[in-house]
Amino acid sequence: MSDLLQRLRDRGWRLTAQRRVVAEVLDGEHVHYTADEVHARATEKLPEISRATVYNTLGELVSIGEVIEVSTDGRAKRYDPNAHHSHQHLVCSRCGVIRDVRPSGDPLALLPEGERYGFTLDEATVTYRGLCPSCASA
Amino acid sequence: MSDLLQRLRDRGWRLTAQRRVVAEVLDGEHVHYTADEVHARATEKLPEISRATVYNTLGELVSIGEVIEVSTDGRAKRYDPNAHHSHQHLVCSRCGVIRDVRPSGDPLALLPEGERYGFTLDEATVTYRGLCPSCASA
DNA sequence: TCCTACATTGGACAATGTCTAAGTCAAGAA
DNA sequence: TTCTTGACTTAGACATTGTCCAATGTAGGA
Repeated sequence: MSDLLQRLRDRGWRLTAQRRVVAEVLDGEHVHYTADEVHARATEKLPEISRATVYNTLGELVSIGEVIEVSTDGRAKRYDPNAHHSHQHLVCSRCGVIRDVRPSGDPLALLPEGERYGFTLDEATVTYRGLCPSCASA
Repeated sequence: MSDLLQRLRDRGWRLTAQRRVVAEVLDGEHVHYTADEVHARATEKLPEISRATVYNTLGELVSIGEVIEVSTDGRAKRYDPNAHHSHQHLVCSRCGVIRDVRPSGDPLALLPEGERYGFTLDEATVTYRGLCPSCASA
């Protein structure tokens, strides 16, 4: 995580207490919080942090490529700090838990030339859905 | 489209003017309107139709599998009447135009057993992103 | 230590979606 | 055809998520 803070410093970011806290909340594996969840967790460490700052900071982290925005359900966007390893998402249809997964091969390759409508392709995002072990056995 | 109306009748739906109009708006290829776009178009044919009815009808069409809900941008959900042919979506990153596309092969097959975390997989939805011909040349 | 440009704050506002109570009507019954 | 009734529609309040702004605060260089 100090890696992230160092990268932010290198970009000329001012390291405020608020930004540190948001960065700390987003540390870990398989982390996919909504903005309000980030705000709730940040508030535990820094009670006076505002919603606007959380949104601002998340937006900035996304725009510099340190965090990925994920929307798996058409509800609130989620923020995924695992931005430096290409991956896709596996979502439980019942409880909503999200796992980062790595497909074998490039999903882009599955789209035939005749199905590209003249587009210049950049990326393919895949959402796998199913039941997680807990939900499947319940 | 009378096919759809017939299927709805077979399910015991009351065929109101409002439901007919929503069904008509959703007729066609590569149609992906937001709820408010459906409402705007429906209003042209039936000025007194309410927003709540459009939301209700869209929700019902989705729940019986006649329409698919698509969220490609984390903003408003879009409604896709092409529910009887499995397909994925190709989206222009600049103008947002959406095309229905059919990948070769099953995207599910790309997820190795070791990356499934014990989930029972149901489906994979793929969003391809790039620039459409108009945006690429502008 | 002092400046100042950048960051934060609270609250208003916007976009999208959900819910409810009251009125309306499609379609089967007579 | 007319009646009846339960399903449908409506307007608007409310909820959730996200954006914007003017006033205030502060990190970090001079």
